[in-house]
Amino acid sequence: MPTQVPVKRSPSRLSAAAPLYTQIAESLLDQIESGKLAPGSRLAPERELSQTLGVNRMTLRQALRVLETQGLLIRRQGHGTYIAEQKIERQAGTLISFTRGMERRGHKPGAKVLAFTERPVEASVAVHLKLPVSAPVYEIHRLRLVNQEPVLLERFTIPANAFPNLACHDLATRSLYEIMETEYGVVVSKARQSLEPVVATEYEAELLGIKPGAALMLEHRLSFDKADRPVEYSKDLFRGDRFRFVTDMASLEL
Amino acid sequence: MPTQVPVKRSPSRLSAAAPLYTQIAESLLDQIESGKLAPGSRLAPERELSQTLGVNRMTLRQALRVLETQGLLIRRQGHGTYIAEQKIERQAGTLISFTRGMERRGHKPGAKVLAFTERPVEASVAVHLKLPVSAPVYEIHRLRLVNQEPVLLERFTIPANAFPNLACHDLATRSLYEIMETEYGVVVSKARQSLEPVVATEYEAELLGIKPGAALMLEHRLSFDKADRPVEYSKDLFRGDRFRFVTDMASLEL
DNA sequence: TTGGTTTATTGGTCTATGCCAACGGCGAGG
DNA sequence: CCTCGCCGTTGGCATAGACCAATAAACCAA
Repeated sequence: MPTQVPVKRSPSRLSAAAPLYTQIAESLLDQIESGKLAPGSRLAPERELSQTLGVNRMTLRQALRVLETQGLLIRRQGHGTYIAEQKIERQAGTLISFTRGMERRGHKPGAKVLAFTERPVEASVAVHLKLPVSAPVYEIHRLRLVNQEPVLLERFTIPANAFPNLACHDLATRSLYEIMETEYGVVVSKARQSLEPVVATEYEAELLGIKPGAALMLEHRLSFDKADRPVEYSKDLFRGDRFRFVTDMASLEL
Repeated sequence: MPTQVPVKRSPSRLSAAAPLYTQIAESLLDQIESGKLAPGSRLAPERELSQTLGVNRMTLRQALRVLETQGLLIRRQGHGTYIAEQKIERQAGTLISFTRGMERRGHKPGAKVLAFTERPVEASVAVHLKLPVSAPVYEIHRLRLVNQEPVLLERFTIPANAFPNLACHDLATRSLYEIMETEYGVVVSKARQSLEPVVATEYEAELLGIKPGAALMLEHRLSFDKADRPVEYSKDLFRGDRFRFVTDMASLEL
């Protein structure tokens, strides 16, 4: 198997093609997800693979490291690099939009906008978003569906000034991150989130189609763009009977 | 600020000192935790720092990358590398023993062993631990305390053959991982875990000192040693009102 | 057959170097 | 005074090459 990667090298000065190692990682990811590289199978040795790809071994290694930290590859010294066995429920530690995550797993995501309001920001949230008191923000409540079934209640708070006329865009079908990126040029590149278990209130249970008192996962998330500006603060409620949050951990305990 | 690192280089063939980049990362971690490097302050530029440390810039960068993925450093191109602001509630994505994690935060961890039994493994767990059917395993139930208050119910399953006479060691005061490492030479280096919210049963509530129906976090964990052999399967129940699971994410979304 | 030793393979670490890309500040021009 | 563009600083990417360390298979000796 050739493991070809049609690499776009930027011949100096030209357009900013994605970094080589990213392209390689992406290509390998495709081959894994499409099944061309079967779970459990071994990759060619680094030296060999780097040569067939026409890149330096160090560059290849950077690509492999990305996939390794995602739990997709397993490397063993003196042994080889293998495609990880499990199907991988997408990592909790990986920033990926709900929309894209669901699509990857073959589900059809849907959304229903429950509320879209513009109002002054509350003090507690202003701190996180680094906004002056009472700065205008959008507050969006959205119910996410998978195969017609409600599974997630999203509650975003977004600085209104950074995203003028956000209401013009179709939040019922498009991913928020996708809108931010294509319409406003804002790429979410980092986030800090926390998870905690809670029980459903009457109201939440009604919306999510479960019983009051059922277990929910509350996810707080503060997202940043490339320049480390906070762009979104949200509190999402996941149905506990529909989601598991998976993490692979390597012991980097120092 | 000198940022000195007394590096142990292995002059070829000699003892296997830890990798340089690990030593550097560890040294920086110490300086951060001790406050010598204050949050928000800027690190020396990579080129300069690598020179004062007497290592190659690439080696230094590998050390910085480790700390960056732990959320301890923030690097910005054309700008500099900074010590992260927050105190960091220890990462959910980082493998660290409960005992050590609590100690770092200045709490006094305690434990009470509720059950220690040896019995044949159930089929569902055998799959994960890669054991033959009905192989003997230890099942340990342990209640973890912080400042005298019960906060966590641990339920381990461990292959009995790999850890003979485990009962001889003091599980009430020592960390399981610490016992595995010092008594059996087994170093847990990887784990795969999942989190999901559940509600407390009567029994669990009784043990944890909360009300039935309160929110709990159920953590499934499968741990591996360096050779990728599964060494522990456990189901831990955290009190939802005492824990938050924090994750920093960099967008490695491919 | 058994048990240790050697050897080839393969990932891990480290060095040395060069250029690219993002950012901030400064100075020239309006 | 403001704005635009140049330029230096700094992290990011990629190359080339060397040696270390863990692994397993082949090998040899008792």
